[in-house]
Amino acid sequence: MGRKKIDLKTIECPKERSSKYSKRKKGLLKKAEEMAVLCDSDIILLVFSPTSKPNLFYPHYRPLSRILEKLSNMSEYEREERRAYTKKTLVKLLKNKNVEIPNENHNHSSGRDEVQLQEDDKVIELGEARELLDDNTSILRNWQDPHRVDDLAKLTIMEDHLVSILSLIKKAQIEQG
Amino acid sequence: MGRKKIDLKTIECPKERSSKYSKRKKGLLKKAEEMAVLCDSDIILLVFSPTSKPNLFYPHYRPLSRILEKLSNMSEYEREERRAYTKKTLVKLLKNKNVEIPNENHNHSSGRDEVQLQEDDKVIELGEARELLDDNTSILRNWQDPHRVDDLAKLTIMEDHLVSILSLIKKAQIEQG
DNA sequence: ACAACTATGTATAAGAC
DNA sequence: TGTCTTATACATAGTTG
Repeated sequence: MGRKKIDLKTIECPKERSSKYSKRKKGLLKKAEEMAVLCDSDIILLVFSPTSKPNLFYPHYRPLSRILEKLSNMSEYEREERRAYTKKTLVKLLKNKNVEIPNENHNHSSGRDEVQLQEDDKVIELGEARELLDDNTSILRNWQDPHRVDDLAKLTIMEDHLVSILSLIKKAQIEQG
Repeated sequence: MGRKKIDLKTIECPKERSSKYSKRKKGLLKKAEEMAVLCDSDIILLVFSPTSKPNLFYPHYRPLSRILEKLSNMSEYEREERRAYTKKTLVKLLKNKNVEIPNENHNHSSGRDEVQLQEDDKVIELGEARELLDDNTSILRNWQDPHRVDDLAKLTIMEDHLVSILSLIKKAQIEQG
């Protein structure tokens, strides 16, 4: 696509190379966005050039959290484990201090989610924290919309989540070589 | 690019949509590979349609493991240290005080953040902690505006997050075949 | 580096198999 | 879905500012 056909090999001249990089990066992103719209598909595009900083692209109207949700939904076992972990974390948090967990913008009709969680002497109402702690889905949402994070409890759990994922990665990397 | 110009909106007919999806997926991958070669850049491309399995693409001669390696090797030590410090700070904050952390809106007004936390022989200033929290919550923003990244700590956390995302992707790929 | 321009190579829409 | 064809829309190489 241009005045001339070019060979498919690395452009030697660094100046020219990074110029082409910008142009093509832009083009690639456009294509990706077109495809996301036309075909109703999720796309994550990560690009690094040797000279410029990394860029992660994804369509705005398709939050990264939603894409990750899909990915993390794949293993039922993982989800169960995750849920157990977040509940445990919640219990710990509330035991140590009177941390308030606001229920965000969501209407909680008090008939629903009356489930209670008992551990030691503390009773925790799950309904309160459900939106926040139910599974990693909501945690990922918080990463995506950081402005919604308005207290320490959330941040702590997010951090824990990050840490726990990292340990999984290390394991996976060892297994995979 | 075709007989007709088409509107940039989701194709209604599911059959046609998935047909276009295949075509464009192929085209997008080709572009990505071209760019990887021409511009000597690393690219990771994750695509899924609602109907088909997720596909993770990356050039063969640039193995994902190498890209991950690049990311993890770059600042392994700083990442570990950073993570430990952040977590420790958060935990201490929760344990010792029931303090509200002002979030997002940085009002550096009066004698800001007089609260201090004692741990071992170290004094942790709340202001410092808040910076950490802000760092955490701006991860995704930073990926979109890499020029904003002005210190190693931020980059470190960004990397953690990226690596965790990639891990999920990798895992999904394996599970789905 | 980014924007604009033009000529030309490419991707792809529509259609048939 | 995959592949082929053809006509057309689009992306981009080369270049200048």
